[in-house]
Amino acid sequence: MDILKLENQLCFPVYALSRHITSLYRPHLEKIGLTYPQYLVMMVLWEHQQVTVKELGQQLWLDSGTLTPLLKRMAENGLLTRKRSEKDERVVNIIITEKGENLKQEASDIPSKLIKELATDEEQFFLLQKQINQILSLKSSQNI
Amino acid sequence: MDILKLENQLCFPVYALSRHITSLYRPHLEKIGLTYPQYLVMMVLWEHQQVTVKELGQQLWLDSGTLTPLLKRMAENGLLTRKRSEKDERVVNIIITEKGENLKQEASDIPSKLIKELATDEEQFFLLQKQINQILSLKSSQNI
DNA sequence: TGCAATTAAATTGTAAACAATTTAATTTTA
DNA sequence: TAAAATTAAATTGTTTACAATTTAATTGCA
Repeated sequence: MDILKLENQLCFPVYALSRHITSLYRPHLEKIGLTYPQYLVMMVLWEHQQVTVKELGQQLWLDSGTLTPLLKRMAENGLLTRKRSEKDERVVNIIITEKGENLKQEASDIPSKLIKELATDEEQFFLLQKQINQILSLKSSQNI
Repeated sequence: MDILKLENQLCFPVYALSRHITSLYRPHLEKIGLTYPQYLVMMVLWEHQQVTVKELGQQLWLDSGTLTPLLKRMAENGLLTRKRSEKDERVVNIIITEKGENLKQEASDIPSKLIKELATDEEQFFLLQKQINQILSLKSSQNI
């Protein structure tokens, strides 16, 4: 078995599936004016209302180089405000706006649609999700 | 259960794992002057020596908007040549160079390193790979 | 206290991704 | 066969990613 052969690789399928999932999200998210990474930011904000850029980066595994311009675009679109902390001027707080809050209702039907589109067998997906989470937790425990 | 909550999502873990895998490849690929998408192109070329841009796109699920500039960079680095087909002037053939061929030896130890770095339990990964491939094949059969 | 080390964001520069459009060649079909 | 439709790449423009560096603020400790 030639381990270099594409189909034997373990990593290409993950990469391909990730892009495929993003492409399934795109038409739904387009309707509410979001990209997939922006949608991830909104999910954090729908849960917490206010987070720092650093906290956001930890949740999404993204650094300020990615987040700063992304959050600026979202602020321009009125979904959040960026405000430097008064306690610690290094920190920037990201606060959800009314408009951002209201978007949650519009997004509420997306996850179920996605699961349906990705496959007919939901069972398979929850198994896949569980496995990937195991791998990711294994990874994050290495970082401690 | 709030289906919108990040950790309940099925898609974020795939997205996060994909970027994590790419970051594991990066230091190894850097040594031989490749990015991850470029490495995927090389894997196709190591198997076939010559392919069209279209065939490459079908294998990697990428369009000419991504591939054209990527292949130009690889041609500049001397890994391949781009040559318009004489039979059909619309088609561009991508041909591996001597330098590109030689890179295969240097890349040969990467896959085994990756598997080791990603987890200690290889079994888990082959299971994951199998599942993702099932999902992807399901998807491609919908396209026919 | 005051300077070195650390930390949080921002900036800079490069390389994907991908939608939408354009260009040019080839096929189809009326 | 000539116009219409299709096809393959390339182009244009926007948005991620991310390494490396910079800036500014805070902490730690000599």
